[in-house]
Amino acid sequence: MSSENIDTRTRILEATLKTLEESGGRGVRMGDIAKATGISRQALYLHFKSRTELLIAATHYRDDLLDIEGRLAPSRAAKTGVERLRLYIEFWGHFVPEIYSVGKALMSVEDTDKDAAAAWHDRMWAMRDGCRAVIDALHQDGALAEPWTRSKATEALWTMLLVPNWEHLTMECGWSTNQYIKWMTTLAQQSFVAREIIDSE
Amino acid sequence: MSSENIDTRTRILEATLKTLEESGGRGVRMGDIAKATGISRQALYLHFKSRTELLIAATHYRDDLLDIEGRLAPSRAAKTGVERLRLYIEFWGHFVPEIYSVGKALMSVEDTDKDAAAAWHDRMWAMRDGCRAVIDALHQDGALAEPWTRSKATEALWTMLLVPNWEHLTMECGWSTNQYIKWMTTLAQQSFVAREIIDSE
DNA sequence: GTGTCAATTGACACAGTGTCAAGTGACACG
DNA sequence: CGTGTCACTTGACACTGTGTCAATTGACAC
Repeated sequence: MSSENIDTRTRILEATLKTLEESGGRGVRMGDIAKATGISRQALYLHFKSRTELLIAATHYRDDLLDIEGRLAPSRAAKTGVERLRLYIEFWGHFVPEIYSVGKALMSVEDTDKDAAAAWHDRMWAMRDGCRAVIDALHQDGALAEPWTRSKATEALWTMLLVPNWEHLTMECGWSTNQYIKWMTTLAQQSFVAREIIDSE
Repeated sequence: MSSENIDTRTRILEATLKTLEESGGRGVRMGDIAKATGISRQALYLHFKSRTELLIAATHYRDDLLDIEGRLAPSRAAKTGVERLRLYIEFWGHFVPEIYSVGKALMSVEDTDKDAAAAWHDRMWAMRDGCRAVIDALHQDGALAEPWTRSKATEALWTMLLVPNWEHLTMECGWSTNQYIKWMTTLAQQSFVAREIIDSE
């Protein structure tokens, strides 16, 4: 682990992200990444034991660059549950486009690769934690709409925010990030916030 | 195209569906299908020019067995837009589980195979037509909620009903078909039906 | 000048798809 | 009875992409 070593590793990760972004996370081979890094395909295996491990490392690398904690701060500091919901969806709406390509690459080997499935699953459960916190905040305010239990509401919000929904609305339907955020926010408020509370805002 | 020929073709399609269902649409190889049919792998290529073509044929074969038109009749016969919305989601909620495995297999080669992508895309656009008809019916009744245009509402409903949402709620969260249908219906009504109309039902 | 270490080259195993050629076995038709 | 046809079989092989291995290079360090 000399500094040379770390440097090449970083260059690989940078090249991986760049290549994935250029291709929308589709059809990127080890040879492509090697070429983009400017090293031989085999050298990739000196740093990462498999394609999946490289993809996972690239995901973590990207996370580190993105200051997730800092971006989550506003929603965590929200004074009401409704505010927290709004800010969380706003965070998510800006976050997804930045992790989409790497995520897509990971998702598309999910079926054949246990490690990739587990890594993606982890991320999705972290997102679920955010959803749970939002729902808990609503519940604390007495603002969780009627038939919902906290766990069912968490699952429902979690589902609404799934990446394929974002993918479909933006890629297939051409919605902007702001349209996405606006609709998801409205939808979530209508679903999860008691009507008295919405009316009184 | 003798009757012998058709018979084997049918046996292949049956075996394909069975195999896909058993594996949830994941990791099914040509060899597996051949074995399940009781013929050699190469014989598959006498009937279908590629794996993708077989998957597509299996999708159509399944469609023919499922009487889609008959099942859609109730929603098409609905007297009001709200009724049509409800019945369409009910149709869809029962339909998805029956096409899920084949659909999954098709979706998972979508990224690498143009034909598979096109075939899946077609199905999704057929479903979109259903969504558009629902939204049009609401609009006709003057029941489409305020900020929505017909095309944006169609896209939104279309997205809500996407297969990955069903997959996530049932497979990951353990929801039943009825829970799925109930929630989707409520969600869609809250989103797309003007509040006066909901209140007056 | 010797050792170390990252990286290179080239060969190869493996899985899965798809192709090809030669052969088999049943059935039909003259 | 013999001949042709047709579905299917067997076995070999090309191709792509991942992952492994062994031998080699070239730089820097002591």
